Amino acid sequence: MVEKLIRHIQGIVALSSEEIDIIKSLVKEREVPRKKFLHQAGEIPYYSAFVVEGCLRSYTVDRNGFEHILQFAPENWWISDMYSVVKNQPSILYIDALIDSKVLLLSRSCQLSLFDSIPKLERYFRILTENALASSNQRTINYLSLSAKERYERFCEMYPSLIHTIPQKSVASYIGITPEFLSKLRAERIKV
Amino acid sequence: MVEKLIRHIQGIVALSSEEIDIIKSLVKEREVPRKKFLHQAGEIPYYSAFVVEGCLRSYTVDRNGFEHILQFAPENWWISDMYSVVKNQPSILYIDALIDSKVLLLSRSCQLSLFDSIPKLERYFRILTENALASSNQRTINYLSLSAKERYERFCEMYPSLIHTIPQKSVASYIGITPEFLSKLRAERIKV
DNA sequence: CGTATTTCTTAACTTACATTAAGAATTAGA
DNA sequence: TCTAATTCTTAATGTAAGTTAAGAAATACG
Repeated sequence: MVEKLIRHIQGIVALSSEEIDIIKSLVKEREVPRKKFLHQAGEIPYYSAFVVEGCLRSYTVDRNGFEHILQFAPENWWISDMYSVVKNQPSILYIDALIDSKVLLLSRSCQLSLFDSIPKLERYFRILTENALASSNQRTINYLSLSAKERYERFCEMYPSLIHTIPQKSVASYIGITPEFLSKLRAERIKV
Repeated sequence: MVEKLIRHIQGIVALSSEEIDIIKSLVKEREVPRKKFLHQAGEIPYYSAFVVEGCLRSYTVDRNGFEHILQFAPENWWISDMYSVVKNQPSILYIDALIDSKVLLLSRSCQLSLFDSIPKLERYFRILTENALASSNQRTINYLSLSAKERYERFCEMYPSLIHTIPQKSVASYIGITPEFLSKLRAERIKV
């Protein structure tokens, strides 16, 4: 399992075998069955999770009980509550598994000590965070400038594999519309 | 001018005087008068800018000619087009000055070489990028779960100083509504 | 395999926000 | 200081997307 993470890191920075051993010793394996939580709102999140197998998601629940999905994390993605980790505040995010999944957990304190012992890992995470920020900015721009229909089309282009993996209502929750309205958009699309 | 940047960096990581000299040698001073561009859509952006004085913003223009503001950068903030820098693609963002401003420019290639010569700077930017991602995620959640009125109230809480510095229409553009509707919300608010 | 649960669709009705337009207030800068 | 340009407000009208509800389809799982 850890090999998958090591390969992912090596795709960005080279590691010696001693460094690989250090990483292996600090990371914990964990299974997350479908619908089980890795993390719940209100807790202070200590971990980032690397998805080895399956797919997780992070989301909030608003005062009316509606879920709003912030992130999907398929294989080879990291997922965490960056806001809580950075501000050291209780989380408003839930993280759970959409399908039976396996993850590797890295606590924030281990991560910070890794940055000291293996500076290349600070580079690895710096690059990942830059990419995540670029994507997040793009999502904000889409929100500000596109209609619901256009956001759906972008989603289909960007995550073609997810379309067939996750329920429609999760797509709706990610692009910020109701499942009923998404259903309507899809019906129109087929008609034309 | 550069002293302001050095102080900002030292607020996060300690620097030796040799390191300070290296940074000083790589950074370029530049004035950006009100309404002048630092960067335009279509160009490949080579620089990140640190705002020493004034206030810049980044924004897109949609096909109907409407502006959508991605970021405000008051004093002591960095601004860049992370998407283009990371993906190395032509930008869809414009960056200009809201008021007469002074900035320090750091090219991506200088930044990357600084990461090798002064690893502490990789930490500095890793931390800034984590913070920016946390804020961006929060903004996405606000978008998904709050009404226009609530988003305006959050904006007032988060950027109290900007409210009096920038035009209303820029606030509207940032929170994703028309200036007319913001005007209406404000009128209702005063009434109650 | 069959039942319960979840998800998806359709349709009538509602609402939050956009559009258009025109005048008032503010600000820029010659 | 004066005029032009920009920004802000108000109000009538339009529409994209939400709400409610009820049945159909798909999926989970005992």
